[in-house]
Amino acid sequence: MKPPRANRYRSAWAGDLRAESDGQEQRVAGWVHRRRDHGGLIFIDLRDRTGLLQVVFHPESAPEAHAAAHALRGEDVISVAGRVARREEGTVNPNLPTGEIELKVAEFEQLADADTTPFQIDDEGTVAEELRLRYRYLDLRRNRMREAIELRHEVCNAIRDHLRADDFLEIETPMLTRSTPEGARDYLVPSRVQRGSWYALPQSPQLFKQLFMVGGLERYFQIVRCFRDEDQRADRQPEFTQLDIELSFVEEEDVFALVDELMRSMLAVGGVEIELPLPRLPYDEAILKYGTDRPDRRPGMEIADLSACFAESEFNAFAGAVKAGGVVRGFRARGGEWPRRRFDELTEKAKSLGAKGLVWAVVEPAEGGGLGWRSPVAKFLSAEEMAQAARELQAEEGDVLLLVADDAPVAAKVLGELRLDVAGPQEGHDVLWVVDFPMFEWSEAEGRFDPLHHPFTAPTGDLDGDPREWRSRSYDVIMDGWELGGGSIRINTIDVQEKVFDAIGLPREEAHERFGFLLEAFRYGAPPHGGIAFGLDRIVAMLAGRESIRDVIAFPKTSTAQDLLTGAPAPVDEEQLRELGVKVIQPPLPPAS
RNA sequence: GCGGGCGUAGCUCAGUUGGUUAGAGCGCCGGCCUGUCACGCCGGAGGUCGCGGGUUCGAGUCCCGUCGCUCGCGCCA
Repeated sequence: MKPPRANRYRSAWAGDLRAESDGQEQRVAGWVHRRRDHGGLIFIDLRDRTGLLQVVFHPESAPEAHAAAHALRGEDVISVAGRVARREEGTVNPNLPTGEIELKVAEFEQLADADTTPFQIDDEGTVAEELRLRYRYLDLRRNRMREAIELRHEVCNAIRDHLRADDFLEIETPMLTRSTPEGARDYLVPSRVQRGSWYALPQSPQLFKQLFMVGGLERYFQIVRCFRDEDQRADRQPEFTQLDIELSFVEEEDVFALVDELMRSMLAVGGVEIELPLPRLPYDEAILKYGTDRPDRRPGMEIADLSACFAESEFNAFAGAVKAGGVVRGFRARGGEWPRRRFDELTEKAKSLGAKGLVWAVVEPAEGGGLGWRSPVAKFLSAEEMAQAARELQAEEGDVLLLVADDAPVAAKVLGELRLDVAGPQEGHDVLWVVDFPMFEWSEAEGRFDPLHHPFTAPTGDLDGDPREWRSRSYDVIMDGWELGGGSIRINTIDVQEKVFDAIGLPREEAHERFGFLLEAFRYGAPPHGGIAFGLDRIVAMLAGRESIRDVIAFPKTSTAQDLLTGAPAPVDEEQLRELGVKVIQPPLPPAS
């Protein structure tokens, strides 16, 4: 780091001092990381943001400082001045960047006293996340958290540098807004002056960025907080950060070209190099081969459709599924030790995911030559069926086959999950586009067609024909099985927008009530436009190698959306509620023990 | 809303078939120690076994409920 402005507290960063400073008088400040009190000599590892520096208290040369240093304890805040000196031979610490030198203390000042911390400030072992969140300011002192926060900062810098060089404007959008139709539950804020009316915190700046395009700003981006009131996951928080981008007069290829380069810039911050252009995988192929629209291609083991092999089979679980309009699909895993218990576990998992069952087989030489199966269902299958399936899956002797017969969506989901389970942890990275999404998907729960992306996504296909045949001009960026970003070319005319509202069954009146301002804007000349939004937390977590985005957010919430540090959410004064005209009907539960 | 895992000292954990006074390492406190660097040595304090109920002669251990954290399903178009 650049040297600090010298003041009464410090003249140098502790962790940045090196052998070149030998002989200099310097002052450093920070926390007592560790103390080694020899009765005579006292060694303190002093920690600031830049790292550790050993400071030495000699009883003879600085008796007052030495006496005071006896009382120092971990995490006390101190400032010390003295001469930087090369360490004598044999006392160099090769594990520390500052290990060739030390500071011989002449002056000492204790700036603050610290209680014993609830957990130790080091990188040894694990600490319960509950404690880390309750005392996040202590967690932030640890290298692991500081590194994540620094990386996040660097990723944001790379984004701003890249997009600024590409003539994008960073523009802010409102936080108190009208509910935008992201489909998730909104966080609501009651209005005091418009009693009975509510703001919503934005789920994304979607409509505002489209209005920027109507407003002629052409190229916009924003690193922006978004809010969704849904249940949490390792990669989902109630408030999270998006990198939001929108451009005018563009088609898909323009967005791909921009984002390919941007991805390269962002990932380079984490030392990940990618080849461009990023590969593009059609949605249908992703679902077939990987069972998901956010595939991780690293393990290989692609899923293949075997319906044709088994359509006429004697084995009813297979043939019946095909006759009922379903499919038989499967994939091949490399052989190795597969205890019976493993197959039972996978079968359990398949069932819990909605499959009727799981067929497994170990490929082995057949009696009459070729490949056969060792499998509980082998007796129901012909040699030809087994051999053909093995060929389709490109199986070799000793390989394991896992097959599911079911409706296509169930088979895809189950096999997609099993594939990842069997694959285990992977090396390297896989970044790609998934493209050519259908416009709608059948919702079993709702009993209707739901848009796969938001309703401002431009459709393609015969817009006067069956909406189920429409495709959408949308695209997702996937990395290692995580959805990092998604976007689309948008609708920019009223007639198309209304056709889409019709198709999703949104009544015209309601559409105008909620989005009339957008449709109105379209009346005044909306350019063709499109864009994308990235989950910044996910990108940083990926680059930092963290399992959860909580580890790259300074003050995250728990899986029940609580902030353990501040205690939010919390009840408010009756007076505040009265002013807002809000009444709490359901009282809070009794306090937890 | 549903399912899995975890909950014992400040922290990380062990705790046998239900059986004596619940242990270890680290940390903390006190003492000693002039080249350590995860300093060392000696001594010490520290427990609502998450909470509530039940079974039992006896519960950290078994049962029921509940709370918290977490992973996943639903949800997040």
